[in-house]
Amino acid sequence: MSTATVSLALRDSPLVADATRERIKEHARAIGYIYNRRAASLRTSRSGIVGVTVHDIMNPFYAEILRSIELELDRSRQTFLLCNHYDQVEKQRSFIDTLLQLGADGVIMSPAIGTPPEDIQMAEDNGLPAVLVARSVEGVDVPVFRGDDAYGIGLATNHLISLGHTRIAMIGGTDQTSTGRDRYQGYVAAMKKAGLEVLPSMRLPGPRTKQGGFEAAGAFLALKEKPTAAVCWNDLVAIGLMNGIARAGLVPGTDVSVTGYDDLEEAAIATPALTTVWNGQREVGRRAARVLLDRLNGATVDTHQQLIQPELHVRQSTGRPRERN
Amino acid sequence: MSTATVSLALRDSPLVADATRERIKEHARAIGYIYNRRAASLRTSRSGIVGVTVHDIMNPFYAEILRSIELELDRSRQTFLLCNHYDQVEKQRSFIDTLLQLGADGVIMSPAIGTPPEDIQMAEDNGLPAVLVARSVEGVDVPVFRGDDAYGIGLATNHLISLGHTRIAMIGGTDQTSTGRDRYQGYVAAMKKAGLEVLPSMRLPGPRTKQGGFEAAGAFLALKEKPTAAVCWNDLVAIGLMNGIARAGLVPGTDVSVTGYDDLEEAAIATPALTTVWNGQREVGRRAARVLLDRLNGATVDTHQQLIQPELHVRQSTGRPRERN
DNA sequence: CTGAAAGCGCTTACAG
DNA sequence: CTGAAAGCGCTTACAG
Repeated sequence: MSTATVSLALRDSPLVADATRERIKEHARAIGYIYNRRAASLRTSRSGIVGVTVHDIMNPFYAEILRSIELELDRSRQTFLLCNHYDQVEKQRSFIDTLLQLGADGVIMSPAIGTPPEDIQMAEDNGLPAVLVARSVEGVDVPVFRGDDAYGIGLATNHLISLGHTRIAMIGGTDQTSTGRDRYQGYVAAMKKAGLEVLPSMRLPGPRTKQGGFEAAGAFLALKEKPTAAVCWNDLVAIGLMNGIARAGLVPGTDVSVTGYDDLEEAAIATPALTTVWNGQREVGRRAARVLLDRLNGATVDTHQQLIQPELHVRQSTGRPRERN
Repeated sequence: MSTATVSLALRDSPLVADATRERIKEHARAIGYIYNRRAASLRTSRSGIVGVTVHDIMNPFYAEILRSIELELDRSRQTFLLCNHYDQVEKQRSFIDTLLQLGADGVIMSPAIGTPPEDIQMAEDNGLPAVLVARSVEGVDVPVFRGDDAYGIGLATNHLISLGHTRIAMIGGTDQTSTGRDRYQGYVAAMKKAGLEVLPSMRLPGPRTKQGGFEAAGAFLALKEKPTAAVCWNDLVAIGLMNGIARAGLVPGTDVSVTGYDDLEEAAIATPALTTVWNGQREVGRRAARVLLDRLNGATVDTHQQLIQPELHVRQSTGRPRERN
């Protein structure tokens, strides 16, 4: 029996007679045959591997995106390689290199801060199609899926304003990502539209983690403007800040209003339950994976940035302003 | 110039003259040469890929283990493929299959509940060495790294007993894993040793998540035995339970004592800061990766179970018992 | 419907 | 120190 026939039989080609196919399959099972994907990939130049790189998978925001990517890739029997780049362009670059060497079929990336468009273009030029999630990069023509951050943070800010807050701080995050700039601009725009003053001192940038929020509590409570509310960069910062506020003897949600961003699964069970902005992680992951798979199958896809419309979820961490002494 | 010379030059073989090597490397850079690892792997049967499979990477316990594995693998220029098995034996099996097909060098697994030893043996027999973390499987002879769960939960239980608690419930988790059985036994042993009664009603098994702990709060507070303390399966359950207790108007750490397990990064910033048991995630990940790399390099390694010694970290979530009405 | 042959891009003896 | 040749395990035209 020739290798060609065996190869065809194992892949259920109609070119092989039913009886022959069954005999071959039975024998393969019997001898414990293991299909060698490296060899197949060398021949076909399809590997069944997709790379995924994000800042840090320990951040539930990315974990939630990854989960929906995984679901979608599983469906198409693609495996994924994961890389946390920790915002190191060098680490991200070496990951892309690895993907190229392995003949990966594509890459989904939430690009590291400072990613030059050339890094993504290089992947594309070498046959590694890319799709971006959560952050965009100027100067490269690939599909991008992210939330509408300016609009979303506006929802949170307006919610606080409508409750009567006028001194609203913004806590956590950085202006070095597209997300960061958009969120800050959204906050500024909402404040200005309401005729409220935007004070640079009321912006406290910092790590986008619980720890970051927790540690910002001191500086927040010490602000001489005595803000009555905090718009936080994300849920992690908000939960950390609330913990820090509680440690200081104040009651978050009553003494100080706090909003989050992302609507992580744990936002609903925080104490108090967190008012936050749903950021469509599942949607972002699902659509990014789908578009990448479409590209792999030769479809030409829309490379415009796709903005997912965020939604405000009001819970217990926000209320009417209360003065502190 | 022959391909052999090029191949040797690119891998810095001393068989190639310096000048030749430099000329070749320069040219490779110039034409944007991409090393084809599939082809190399086909020839050498080393792929530079290691599989990692855990229950769910969204659980920070596994994320922390993964992080230290990643650190160790990076150092040896190995890439890792990740799989969440969600305790589905079938999903885990298909992952092992994929690894075999890709010619992966090894696999680090926290085995799914109900994993038959044959599944691991099959990997081993096909040249895919395995190392287990966090959970063990009877009947297969591979290295295992995990915390000493019985001892660790004993630390937490004894701590509560020494504060004067006598009615101590155990919240969350399952008895279907080695970890689960060991933890429950450790709790039972500590209670008995102190002459305290172990009531089946005081064991509330459940999901090992914040959500699980949060939802267990109602049942816990309604127990007719009126427990004054809860030994939780892990930090996630403990934090969820504390949130649930706070929602019910009680103050965790004052009205009810709560212990966690794992000492996740966020245990220290929970409100109140969580008394918990350090479970050596970093140590587990680091040592598992090291041993796997040693096996890849042909070393024969100790296949005895390696128990990491846990440590009690006392914080604010535990105190003297207080009666509720 | 089946078989013989070429080739994917490497590495490794082997000969010079 | 360098080159010619074989082979890793597949798939894909091509011939029969």
